[in-house]
Amino acid sequence: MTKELVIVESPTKARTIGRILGSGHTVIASLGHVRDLPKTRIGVDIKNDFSPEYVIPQDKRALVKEIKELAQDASTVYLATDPDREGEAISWHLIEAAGVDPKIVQRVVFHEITESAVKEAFEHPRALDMDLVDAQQARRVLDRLVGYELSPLVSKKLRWWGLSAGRVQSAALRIVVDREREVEAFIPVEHWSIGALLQKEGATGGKKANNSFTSHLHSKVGDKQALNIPDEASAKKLNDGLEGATFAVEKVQVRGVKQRPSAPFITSTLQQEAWRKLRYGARKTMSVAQQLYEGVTLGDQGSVGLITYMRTDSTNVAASAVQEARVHIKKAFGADYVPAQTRTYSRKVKGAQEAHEAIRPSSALRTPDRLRTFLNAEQHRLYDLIWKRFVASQMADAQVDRTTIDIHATAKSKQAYLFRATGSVLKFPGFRALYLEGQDDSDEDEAAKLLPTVAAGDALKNLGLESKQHFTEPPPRYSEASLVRSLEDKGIGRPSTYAAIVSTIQDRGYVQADRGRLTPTLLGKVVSDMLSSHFKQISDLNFTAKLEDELDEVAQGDRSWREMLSTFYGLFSTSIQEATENMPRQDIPTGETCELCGKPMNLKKNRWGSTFLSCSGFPECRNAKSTQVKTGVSCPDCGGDLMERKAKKGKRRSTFYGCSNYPTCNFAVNQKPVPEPCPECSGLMVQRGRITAKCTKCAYSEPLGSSEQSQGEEQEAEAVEA
DNA sequence: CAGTGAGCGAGCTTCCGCTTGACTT
Repeated sequence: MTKELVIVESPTKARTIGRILGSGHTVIASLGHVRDLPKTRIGVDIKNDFSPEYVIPQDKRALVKEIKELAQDASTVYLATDPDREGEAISWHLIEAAGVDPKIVQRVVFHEITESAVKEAFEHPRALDMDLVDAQQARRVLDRLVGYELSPLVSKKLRWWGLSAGRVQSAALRIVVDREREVEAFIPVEHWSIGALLQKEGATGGKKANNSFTSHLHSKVGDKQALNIPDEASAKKLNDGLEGATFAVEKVQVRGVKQRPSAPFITSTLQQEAWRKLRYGARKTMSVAQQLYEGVTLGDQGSVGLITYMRTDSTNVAASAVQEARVHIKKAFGADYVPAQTRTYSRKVKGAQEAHEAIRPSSALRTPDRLRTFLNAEQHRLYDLIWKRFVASQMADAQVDRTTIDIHATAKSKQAYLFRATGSVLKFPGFRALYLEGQDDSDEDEAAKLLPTVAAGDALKNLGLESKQHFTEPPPRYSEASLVRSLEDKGIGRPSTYAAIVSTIQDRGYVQADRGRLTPTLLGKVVSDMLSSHFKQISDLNFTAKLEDELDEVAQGDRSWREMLSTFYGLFSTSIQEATENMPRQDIPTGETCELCGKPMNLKKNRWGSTFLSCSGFPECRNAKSTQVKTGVSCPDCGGDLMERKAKKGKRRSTFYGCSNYPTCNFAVNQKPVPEPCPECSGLMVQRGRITAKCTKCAYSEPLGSSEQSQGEEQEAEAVEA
């Protein structure tokens, strides 16, 4: 009997679909695209109406052959690739590459892999949507033209081989460079605050008692504007004037506030939260999530996929999963924690294609606790995060009472001041009993504090005034995760590429991560500026959003993809030509001067791929120095500077720290040295792991200095365990 | 696991987006 052939993209999906459809169907995975433009040449015949040249990559030949053979024996070939632009194109490439008879082809689409959704989809197949395929071809060809024409130009002008540029990576780079410029231009502004520790008159207990509370000077009574205290002198003047002032409660305002849970994870929010709570980079998060998706052997049940697909931009969730969550919530927390209505989340991400569900546990009933023995530590932590986020997303609102106490302080001079205290009380935890989203920026959260009960007219006792100095802070540098969020906001990149984008700009040497904070390198700044000044069209951060609108027109059948490309390329090729002729060749200045001839030193790359400083007077002056990064720590043997260095040998060129006086002194250590010497033997201390420092001479070790850690702006909100 | 590095100076990568294993030093 002839079988029906079903083609999906992922092997895990193939397994599940196979189970749902039963025998009579052969389900096979395409493993993504099976055809693409050739890697080694541009592969687009520009003069011939942008005709693409498609090839089947070596590692896909066998698969295509297998599909071809299966299709020859099949009565029907169902193309069940993902329901988006790329999925439609994968299907089309498949039948083209495998030479499948179009008469037996059917296209089916489903947005969730549940029995009902899949069966429903197979009852309503349709034909391939060539308009959608054409939109993908336009996207693919445009990216190829931009990437393969821009990259060599940048490389040539900077005399630096192997540089790259592209619609997406160059936008990501620009975002990082723009932020750095903001940080560089930022001038901190000083301001002061004055706090008063207060207590109800007649109450017992001193400063430490929990019936005391802190309030802050807000304004002069009668003034609408908050008081600005620019410097120490004015703070002291106010402080002195308030000595001996009388305090009384003017007004107490209590406002009931509802808090709603966050939407279940999509790729970008999972990457953000895994960074905030687990300090996993984008790559690591995706690879652990992939393991959970592909399945883990659970004792008796064999291999089970624990989460839904992890590359998604949709917060939609299958109705059956919501019901399961509600069952679990009722059992674990009680009926109060189950909202009357199921929650739906419809936050649309710009350019979202919504081909999959949100990232959720495949069953809410598989609690993290029950899986503990089957998962390794990383898998368990990430599963725990995904599970809690999803279950919480179906729980009741939290209810919080926000209290504001306005206090009048009357100074001896008779001047009246307004002090204000804020606090909040959790009346009903709701979803907060299980999960609370982490935060990027730590604005001092006064609102979390508990306030004692006071009423208007109550006289207050002043337990002490305190003035404090503050400075405004520059915007924080991006982490991989916050960069991904920014890209997503602008519709740049896709869930499957976020992790790769943040890797690419680092691999190219455009951006460096310092304790997770992305900082552009000299090279990165020069490349980015070069693109901004000569390729306005491409370097506009709205370019992708505009492109998506045009691709939509193609997908709707309102515009031809070749005409769209031709319009784009007209402008683009003019810029390329203009830049090729007029853009000057450029060096990468380092700001350092040659000590031999006084000319500026430039950054260059040698044939090993590592960078060095070269005198701009070359070849007259052959001075060259290595780009060493000082650690700021002295060599324990000779007092020279310890420098960060990279080993030449081996593929993963490991980092170590060696003396600047090499080869005279060949002191070296692998761990990063810390400035403070050992308190026991005054030997050199190095970092061991992330939080401890140990001595290289004796056995002494201690927690890493607090000065190291105070830089991380990202604080975690504490998740309350159920 | 331990040792790791000092002299480099224009050639053939490079794009984005969809998916997993395939490799050994």
